[in-house]
Amino acid sequence: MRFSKLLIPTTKETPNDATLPSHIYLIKGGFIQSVGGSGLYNFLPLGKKILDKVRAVVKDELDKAGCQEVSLSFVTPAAFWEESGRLEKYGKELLRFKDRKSNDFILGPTHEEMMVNLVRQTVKSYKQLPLNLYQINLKFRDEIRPRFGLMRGREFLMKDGYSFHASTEDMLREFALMEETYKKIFTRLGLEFRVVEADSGAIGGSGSKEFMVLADSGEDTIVVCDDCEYGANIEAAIAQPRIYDTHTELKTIVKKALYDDGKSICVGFVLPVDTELQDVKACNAVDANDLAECDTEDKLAMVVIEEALGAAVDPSQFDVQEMIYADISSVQEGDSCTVCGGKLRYTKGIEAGHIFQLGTQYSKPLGANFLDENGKAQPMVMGTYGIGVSRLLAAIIEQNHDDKGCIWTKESAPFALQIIVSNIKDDEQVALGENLYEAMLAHGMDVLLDDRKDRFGAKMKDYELLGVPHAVVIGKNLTDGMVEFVTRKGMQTEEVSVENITDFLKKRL
RNA sequence: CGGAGUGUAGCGCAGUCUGGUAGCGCACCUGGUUUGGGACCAGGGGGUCGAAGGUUCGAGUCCUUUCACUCCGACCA
Repeated sequence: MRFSKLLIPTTKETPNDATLPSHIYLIKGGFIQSVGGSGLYNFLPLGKKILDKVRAVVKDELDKAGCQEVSLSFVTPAAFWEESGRLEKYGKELLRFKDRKSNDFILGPTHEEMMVNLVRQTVKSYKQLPLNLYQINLKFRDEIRPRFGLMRGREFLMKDGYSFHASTEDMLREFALMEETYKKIFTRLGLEFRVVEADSGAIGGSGSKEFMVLADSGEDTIVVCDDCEYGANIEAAIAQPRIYDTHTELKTIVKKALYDDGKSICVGFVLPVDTELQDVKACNAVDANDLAECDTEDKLAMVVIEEALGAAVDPSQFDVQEMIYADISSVQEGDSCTVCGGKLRYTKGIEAGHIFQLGTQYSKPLGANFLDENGKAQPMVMGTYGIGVSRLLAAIIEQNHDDKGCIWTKESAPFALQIIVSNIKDDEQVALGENLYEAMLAHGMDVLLDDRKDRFGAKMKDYELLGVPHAVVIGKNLTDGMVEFVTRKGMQTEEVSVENITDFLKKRL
């Protein structure tokens, strides 16, 4: 492509609301454009191209693993969500609206219901299982506070996959296959990531793992072990219990646990003073939908004691109907790993993928049954697998940038090579640029030729901002028969003679 | 939803206190000069000042209402 023909509106100025490198550079580089509404973005040609490349990697690996792509209707009849019980539970992130006939619809934030519906209509026998269907489509979540550009938009591109099995064993096999497949995807995209144990959240289910792209700007705190592979989201992390005795100072944190139909109870969480209450663990311990601050001095209906305290706490001191022990405190840095005993530490990650063992949580209420070998109806056992595709663009930049701009990884780069003609008035430079451009195109390389009338400085700034992995600068040294080969990462340059440059490029790229 | 703030040209902002012809930088258009680190000169186009109502001879500016967005805290790929 020729730069002069492309819509790449790069800017010198930084948008004032952008704080993350990915947000700043994606806007400045003209990859995306804010739509003005919060959390909504247009993808401009370059951004769309990268999105397609990332999407292609995801699709390629999934298809190789035997998954099948479908495309579900974006607008979803609310009836499906009533059936699964999530219409109530999902909350305000779910965008609801009516059509002209006053029928209720939602914009899908995730598509378990739709996919189960698709399958229950078409799959009746164990002979048709297992099945792994996915789509790479727009999702909409009416986020309370969208921010960070593509990182947390309201509309976003997500790959969501769903697998259906005749047995739990087979689902676990597929779950492991998807973990391996996801590793291949993230590796191909050039990302440094960690697979961690996670809480299942609103999607539900038993086991779940998150794929965390490691970056300081990540919104999630993850606990990792330096000595082994153990990693977990702080929400789900476990450590070897600390030792406490009866002298341990305790604190009680009171929260209101919220349940379906607006029910709530006041719960006291008892833990050592030097530890933190982990809200998600606490929420799970009392099987609640959510925890809120207790506004009144309600009587405690329940007490949950950190299980590590064990005999160190005297249960008779609490005057309540119900008392349980559970792991409710946050793992702290320096705690010991349950796998190998090594020291645990915190790091930050961007959640880019999440895989769940769903079981029959959706197939049962939605009646997705199959007939087994004995002709008996059974609910299908399900897994669900997500990748935030548009978020990956942001994650790639969070992990690969410098103070000048983006540095795209090989598989995500908008172009493999950028040819920069530094003085467009110099006929010799222009001629070489054109020749090289044609030669590389003929060689099947995706090349960007910067043939604009701008000066050298402006072109280099744009090159650095756009972050194409390599460039050839045709400039002053052409009088000595030399051009420069530039590697964006580190901005290293190598002098190459004009005679050799074509072969050089073929070899290096 | 709680707290803080901002709405003026495509983007970034000044002007609001103290009412009196709507401005600056970037970007854009025309002509010329320039070409190794976001050039320069000259000329030019572009605005219901977020919206509605009010006060006033006169409102971007004062008053009332409203909407939107941003930032800090609780949800999520």
